[in-house]
Amino acid sequence: MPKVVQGYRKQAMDTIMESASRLFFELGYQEASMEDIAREIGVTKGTLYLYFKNKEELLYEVCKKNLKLLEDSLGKLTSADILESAKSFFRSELDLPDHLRFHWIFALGEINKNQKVRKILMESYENYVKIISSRIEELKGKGLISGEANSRRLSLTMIALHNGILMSMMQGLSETEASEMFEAGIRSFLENSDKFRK
Amino acid sequence: MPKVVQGYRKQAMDTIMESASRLFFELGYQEASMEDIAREIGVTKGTLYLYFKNKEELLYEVCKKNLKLLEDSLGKLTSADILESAKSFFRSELDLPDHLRFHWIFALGEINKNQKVRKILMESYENYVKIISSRIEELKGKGLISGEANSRRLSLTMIALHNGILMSMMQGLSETEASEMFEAGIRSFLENSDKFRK
Amino acid sequence: MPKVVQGYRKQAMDTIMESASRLFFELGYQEASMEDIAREIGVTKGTLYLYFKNKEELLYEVCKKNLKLLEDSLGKLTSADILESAKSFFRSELDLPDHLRFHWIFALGEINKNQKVRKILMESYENYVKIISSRIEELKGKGLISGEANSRRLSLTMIALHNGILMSMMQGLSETEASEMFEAGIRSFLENSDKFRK
Amino acid sequence: MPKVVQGYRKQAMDTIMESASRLFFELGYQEASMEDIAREIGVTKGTLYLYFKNKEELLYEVCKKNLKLLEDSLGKLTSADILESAKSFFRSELDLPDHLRFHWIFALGEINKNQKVRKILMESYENYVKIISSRIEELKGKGLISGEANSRRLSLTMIALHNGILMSMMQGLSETEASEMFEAGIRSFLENSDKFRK
DNA sequence: CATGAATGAGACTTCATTCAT
DNA sequence: GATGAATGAAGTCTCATTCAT
Repeated sequence: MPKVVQGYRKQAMDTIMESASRLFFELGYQEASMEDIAREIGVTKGTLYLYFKNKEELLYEVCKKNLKLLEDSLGKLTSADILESAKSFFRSELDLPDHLRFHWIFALGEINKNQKVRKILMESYENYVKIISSRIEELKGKGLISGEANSRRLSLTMIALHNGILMSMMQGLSETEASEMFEAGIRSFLENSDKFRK
Repeated sequence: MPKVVQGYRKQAMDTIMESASRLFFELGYQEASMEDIAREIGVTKGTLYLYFKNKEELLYEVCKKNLKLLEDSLGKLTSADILESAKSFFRSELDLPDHLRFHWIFALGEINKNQKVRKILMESYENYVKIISSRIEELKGKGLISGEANSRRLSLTMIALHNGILMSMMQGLSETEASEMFEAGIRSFLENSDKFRK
Repeated sequence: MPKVVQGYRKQAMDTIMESASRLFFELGYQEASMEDIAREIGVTKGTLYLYFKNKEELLYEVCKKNLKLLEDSLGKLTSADILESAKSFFRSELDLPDHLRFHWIFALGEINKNQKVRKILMESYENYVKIISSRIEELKGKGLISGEANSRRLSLTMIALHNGILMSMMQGLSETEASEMFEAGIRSFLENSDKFRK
Repeated sequence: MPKVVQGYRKQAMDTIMESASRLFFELGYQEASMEDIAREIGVTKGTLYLYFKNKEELLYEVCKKNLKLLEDSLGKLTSADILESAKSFFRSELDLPDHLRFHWIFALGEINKNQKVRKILMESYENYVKIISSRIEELKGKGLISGEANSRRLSLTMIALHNGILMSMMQGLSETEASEMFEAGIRSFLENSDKFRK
């Protein structure tokens, strides 16, 4: 790694987190050793400790980064046509490498074991719900969705469907089938939005 | 533990698996040590090896048992009133301890790391789909569901919603809210069943 | 195993020692577990402790028995024709199973670790030397061997050759080649017996 | 231990192998624990694994090194006066510490249990035979040994005698008596070399 | 900055031995 | 006499972490 590059430290941390994220997902947090991660980047274990206090912090930063990525992605949703918007969101997810696409599910496996991860995952979740809810509120404002619908409830359910389909993909469900299921599901929710009240 | 009891060995294995299942879920497979498991039961590490060849086999047997439990539970579904049936299934899940209720999600976290677990999870998944599909087929026969619906596709989506809601519960979603979301979701799928074709 | 047989205990011990001897040789003393030995005979570990205080005593008894066997075999040597006698002794060794034929070499590997085994091996060795020496003395008396020969020295050297050839056999030397080497060696010793003085 | 020394790694491995060799011989391979070996050198267990993949590889490398040492030693034999040469070889062996002098016998105890050790021991053995045979062939060329002698057969027998005497030394035979026996034995073989044909 | 050497705690696993039945 | 259950000590090995260079 070069030395005098401005922002070099940031770059180094990103490189490390990228490797770590993949290996954590592929091997599991415990099973992926600091050595594994270092080897992938071409440095020695000791180096990792120049950038992250310990393995747990590395995990935390990886989760934070990946959850933020998802949030940014959601932030780009428009309310113009929510179905189209959802479909395009899902399509963009399909382009992600596995460790990013399935990061939420991975993180969920860690929340029982790690308070900090639990906290950040909960906060992110809350943010996702808010973002989607506000889009739905806009639709209600435009009269495109039944006023009876509880936007939070609807968001929660959409997210649940989304996550459940991701789980199925981890078990081998094809991308096309997944897309179609997601579309059909979301559409059915929208057309029955009045069922989702509190 | 008593000694020459008939079926004693089976009982001992069950006791171990029960503890293991819980600790695997709570701490993670790697993080839960054989010592932890043994201590919970009140025996020493060595004893576990009288009943299971090694830790991996213990994991496998736990998965097998828990996935079978879910399958049995699904097997009791009737097609008389599928919505009611689904609700009652979900209610019964709420009575389960966390490690059983969320076992599928736990198992999913292990499939990248363990071929045998992957295999049995896939097979179970396939069985779940078949069971639900056949109930839906019966409904189609009775004309209660649109003939256009692809029963497999519909099952997959219901399962996805179910799993997604479980994920949300792991993050703190309340039981009542979860139940209502599940009911609303399933109902919307059924009323829009024609959207689920292949 | 039957219960009321007279001398039953002795028989049982022999059965155990036979298995133990073989497994000790094939797997090594440490590597052969009490379980292995028990399984071979078709009993459980616990049973072995009815007949031998512990594993170390079992080893000791096995050594004692096998070394005694060798001594008995040597005792049958006649001085009529010492070369023929030696050849026939060697031939009879070839009929033994490996764990008996090579027992001395095996035992030697244990003497660093076990005082009791060391002691009995040394005593046996001394006996072997005495037996052979006395045969040689008889020959000297008959004038068939140079009076200058030191019978003890000659015995020691013959034994060394014998053991060295056994070592070679453990490494794959064929039985016929071994026999021929043994014969040629002994003959050359006898014809140069005057070289072996003290 | 110093750090960035050139060839430091090689030195460290040698230190470890030296300790391991001695303890393997004194206590037996199984009975000598990695902890024992580490303690002797003044490091911790973990350190050993920086240099050797596992205990079995450590054993293998020790055997390889020691057998090579013997081969080098044999390589220095000259044919000028084979008896003198043999005596000087034996004398040099007497200076070795036990674990090196008796290494062959130790290794033999492991061949039943370890394929890799078996292989390298067999190969070394073959090399020893070749080296000695070629010296004998030179003697035959010079007419110092009967042309009828089979040089391989003669070598095998000399080696056997040598090893047998070493075995006796392990049981307490004195160095001087051993030397004299070796000399007398070899001399008798040479003077009766025509007895060793194939 | 980076490394390579070392550590030490802790994990899994084996096995001789004991003992109630 | 025999067993099956249990123990606990000990052994191999891994790995996060530290630190001198």
